[in-house]
Amino acid sequence: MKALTDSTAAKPTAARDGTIYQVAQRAGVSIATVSRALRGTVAVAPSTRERVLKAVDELAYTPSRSARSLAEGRNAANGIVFPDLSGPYFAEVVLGYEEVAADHNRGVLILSTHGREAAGEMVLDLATRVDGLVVMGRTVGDGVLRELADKGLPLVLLAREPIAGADSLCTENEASAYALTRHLLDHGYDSFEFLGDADASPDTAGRWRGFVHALGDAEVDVPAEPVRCAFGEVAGRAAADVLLRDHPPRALVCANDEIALGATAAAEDLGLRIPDDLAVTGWDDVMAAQHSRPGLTTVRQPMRELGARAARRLHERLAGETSEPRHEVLPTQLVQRASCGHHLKEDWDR
Amino acid sequence: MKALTDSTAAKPTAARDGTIYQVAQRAGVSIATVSRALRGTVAVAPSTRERVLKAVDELAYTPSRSARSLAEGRNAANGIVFPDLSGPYFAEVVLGYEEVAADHNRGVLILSTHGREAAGEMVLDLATRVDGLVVMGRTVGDGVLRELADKGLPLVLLAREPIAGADSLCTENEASAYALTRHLLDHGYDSFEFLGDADASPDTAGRWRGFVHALGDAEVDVPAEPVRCAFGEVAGRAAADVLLRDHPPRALVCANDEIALGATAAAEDLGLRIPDDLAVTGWDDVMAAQHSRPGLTTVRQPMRELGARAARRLHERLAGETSEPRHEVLPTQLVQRASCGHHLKEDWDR
DNA sequence: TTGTAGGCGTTATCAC
DNA sequence: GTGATAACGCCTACAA
Repeated sequence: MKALTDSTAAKPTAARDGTIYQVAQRAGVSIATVSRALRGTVAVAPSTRERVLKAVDELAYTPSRSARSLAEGRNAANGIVFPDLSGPYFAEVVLGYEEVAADHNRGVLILSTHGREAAGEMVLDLATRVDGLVVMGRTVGDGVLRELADKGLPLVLLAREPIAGADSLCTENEASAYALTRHLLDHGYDSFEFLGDADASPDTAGRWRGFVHALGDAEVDVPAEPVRCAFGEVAGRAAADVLLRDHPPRALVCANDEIALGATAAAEDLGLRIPDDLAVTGWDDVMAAQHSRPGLTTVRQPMRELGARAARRLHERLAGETSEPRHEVLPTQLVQRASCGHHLKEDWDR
Repeated sequence: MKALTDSTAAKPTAARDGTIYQVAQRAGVSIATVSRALRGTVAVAPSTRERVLKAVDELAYTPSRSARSLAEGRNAANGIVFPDLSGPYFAEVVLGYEEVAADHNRGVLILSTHGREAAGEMVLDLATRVDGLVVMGRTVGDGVLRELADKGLPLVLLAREPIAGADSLCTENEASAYALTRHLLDHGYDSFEFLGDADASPDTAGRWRGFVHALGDAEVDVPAEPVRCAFGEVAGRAAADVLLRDHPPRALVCANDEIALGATAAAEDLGLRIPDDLAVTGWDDVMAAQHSRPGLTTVRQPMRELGARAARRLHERLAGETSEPRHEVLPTQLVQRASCGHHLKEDWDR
């Protein structure tokens, strides 16, 4: 019978689960109409739209993301790459980023490299799933970034040296280090050390430069090198322990709060009082900086805003903005507490 | 001329940028061979593979993710939904999750709901981009979760009540609260309050239950209600301020460390000494808990492991495991510091 | 081992 | 306003 033949072989495009074809069939329209009714891109007769929406509802239809991406040629998603999420620093950045991206209806893919060998390939893979990418710090080599930039992928670099063809954002490092060191000088200290690895992080490198610069301007002895130290409390404590036994300075500028807190512990172990015997400072203003005794003098950075701004910049690029790459530096704030020396109103921050 | 006609119209499938067709043409093979050579799914003659890889390299070809997803019917990505990332809690969970997922070559999409109205729809949207989903706490209504579970999307619930058809993971709440409260009782305290909103978080609800249970067992007066208080230092401080002015207990059990730290500040404002006048405890063992003075007694949870385990469970499901949903409870650890009262070796944790 | 061809589920361009 | 139908780029039987 003809009908049988038809129903068996006629529909070459009949699809399986909840596809646009099923909706079309149920609503008695073509798939084109379903598509139009759903995205409201072109006028559809109200009665038709009604039927379509009803069918959509009854079938609990959800368009296929990959099919749509393929047809549209875009992923409707952004990515963000960071080394780690353990400190509060990156979490805040990611959060600010996610919030803005989500407001623009874009998915957010994260990739934490934590020093993996394959970081480069992972980033390359990530790049295939997104329309734009934010890359933090020294997570991947410049080669990978250049490759992506050359492919035309919108790129925003965070807290790292700019590369050609990509926007970049960072916070004041050299300036904040200068101000912080200047503050310590004003306290009257005359012997300094810097704890952190300037080779491992562009941020740290900038802080070291500002530190050196300030001491130089004040004609105070400048250490030849920063005391190498990974980020983290344990590393800070260990490095400080060696340093403080050997030739303790009067003031210790640490590349971030965790190092500083570790150094504080090491100092206490050695019976040194802070700030009387040793001044200690950090960066980031983590929660513990406020709660430790004495309170840790540090530099607050607008981390959330950093992430949010990166998302906005990316969105502009994705929206077609084609201006020259911009390189923005966000202001920071010196947070004075007691660890850098006695102030008139001690520990005023709390 | 025939050749002309051919070159003009013959290739109906010629594509534009860096597609598999270009690679095939350059290597002098069919697209099927390119596909096979690239994914190593079927044997390809070494010489052929060579040519293909050369072409791939020269063209800097990268397969289209959406095309692949469409053809394969999967996204090669997982999602994770959490309320916020501001505390260290969620960051750790996400980190643990990402690490394992990345090891399995899967992308990770994040979604932070921070109480947005549209959370449900956002999660539904996220669900279209992933093959499996982890959902934390009370970020979306059960309706949405049920809908996803019914669609067959592998789901792992974290720190929340289970629903039918989904795996779930959480840490000991009731048990840790019981142990913590028991510890306070052993210190000799006899008047207690609980700070936190049991309605807002399943974790908090469990902690409240354990708290009540322990007091009941000890035949000590049980507060009728927890003192409502949002998560966060500011909220904790404000709530504690009211409570402590009104009718201060001897021991204050807070639903997390941030609340506890806020309460500590409020106590100090009122001239109360900790632990002499008031004992305070929290949950999470954030960095500041260790650095505050006195050190904060708290409960440490394996947050990273929670995320990692969720990723593994999801991976098992995606790999086809079809056993009954499992509900796992991860052990916690009581961290005694000085805020709960004087111990023999004070502040031994540091 | 390799090529042919038919999906995968949308979007968008044409005609009608 | 609506319906065919050609992309979109890849995967994978099925043949050869």
